Amino acid sequence: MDANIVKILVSSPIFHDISPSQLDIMLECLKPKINTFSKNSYIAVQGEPYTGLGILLSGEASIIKESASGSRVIMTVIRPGDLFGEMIAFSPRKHWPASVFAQSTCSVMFLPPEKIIGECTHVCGGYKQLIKNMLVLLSTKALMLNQRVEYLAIKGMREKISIYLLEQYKINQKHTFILPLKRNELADFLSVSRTALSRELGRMRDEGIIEFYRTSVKINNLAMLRRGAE
Amino acid sequence: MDANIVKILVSSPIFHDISPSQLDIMLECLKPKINTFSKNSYIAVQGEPYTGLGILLSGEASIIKESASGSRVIMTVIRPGDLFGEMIAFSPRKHWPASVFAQSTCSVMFLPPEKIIGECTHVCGGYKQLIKNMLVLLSTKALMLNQRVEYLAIKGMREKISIYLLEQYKINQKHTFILPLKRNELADFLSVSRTALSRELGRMRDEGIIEFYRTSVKINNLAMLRRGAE
DNA sequence: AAAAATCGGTAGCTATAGCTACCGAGAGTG
DNA sequence: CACTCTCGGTAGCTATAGCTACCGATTTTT
Repeated sequence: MDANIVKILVSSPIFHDISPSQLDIMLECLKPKINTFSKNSYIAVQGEPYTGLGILLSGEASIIKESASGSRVIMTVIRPGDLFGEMIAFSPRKHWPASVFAQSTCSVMFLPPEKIIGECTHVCGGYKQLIKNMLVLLSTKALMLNQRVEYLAIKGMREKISIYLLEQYKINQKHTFILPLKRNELADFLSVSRTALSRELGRMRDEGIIEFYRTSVKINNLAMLRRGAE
Repeated sequence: MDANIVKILVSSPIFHDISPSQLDIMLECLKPKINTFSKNSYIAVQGEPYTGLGILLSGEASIIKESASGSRVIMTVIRPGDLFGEMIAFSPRKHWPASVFAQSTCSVMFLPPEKIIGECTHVCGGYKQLIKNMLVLLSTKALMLNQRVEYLAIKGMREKISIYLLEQYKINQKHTFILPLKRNELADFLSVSRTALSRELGRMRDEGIIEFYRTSVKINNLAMLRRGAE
């Protein structure tokens, strides 16, 4: 196995805490397929049969949700070492719920999911770790989605902003900090329109709760911010 | 172990394809605790320490997400044999991300998660199946949450209703069917107010798209319903 | 069977947030 | 140095959906 590929794989969460030597043995068992996809081609097509747990080895790809009416929405961009299709691997569903599109030339390793819970329980030392990684990975994914639901379920704009800022304040432990998201991205994350977001931020500034310039924010009145979050 | 409990457990997805005799051996290893909860009490409280992977043995409970402002979103309703807390079991987080509420008197079995990837790999025959079941369960959970995020991200009321009804239509394969949720629950699920939901349903009826009475719905104009979903 | 609670539809009012449009400030490119 | 592009704030208009209130129909409780 190519040393470069091994390097990518050991850095991937799915092979976390598995040594390169163990990995070599495991790859013998797993018999992964490595495919190359040219720029602007589909790595996976929404609705078509599932082709296995994907690990991006090189290139850049995006996960795209295509609606019935044909509109395409980019969900995420994935980079070398990232996984895709991990949610479907062990589910009864056997078709892609979204498309994966190569933004540049990509090489991808596909693992047949049934091999992960395969025969080599007793042989491969890394087996148990792989299972554990998969469980942690799926748990983390589910929890992230759960947090997203939490934010989306919040009704008011003021409330969303307040809770978001309080969370950032908690992380930074300072009254002045830099947001990790640009306005556009923040609007997407909170699922509101950018203009309405800017407007509400402006109001909060007028009320003396916060000050801001671009992505930097200063909390002037923590009590009022807390009240805004209810 | 009570024969009735064993009956519930073998029907539970976590012990799927595990024979009662294997189950008996495994329960020796797992050392589960069984607790009883009275109607309208909390089985688990959001934010409090994690008490283990739960299996509902009897009664009916709902998993609810409570936001800071006190608004409650129903995630799912669980019945005997169903699990809860499976997301946290393998994650670093050690507190409940949501509450579990007993709608009627419930008895619940709690499994210590560390036991699942435990020591008894070589002893218990059902071990491998249990892991596989956990992976299937978590995948399914993640997919469900994903779907929920997709619903919440939808802006328009008409769009939400249309997509929901089309999904129900797809499940039932009939133009007339019974919704699995009451108005209140449906409003919660779609994260809209009940009155606005009723109003929009009324409009759709006036436009000849659907007919309905309580939880029963008849689709009169599938093409228009599809158009409403964009 | 009466009383209480739940369920669901309707209406009017209003706050909210989405949309379009515009404009200025930086950043990157030729 | 123009130029183009992205980023972000502002304003006006309007559609949308939330809220309160009410009422009749069901279901559950006593």
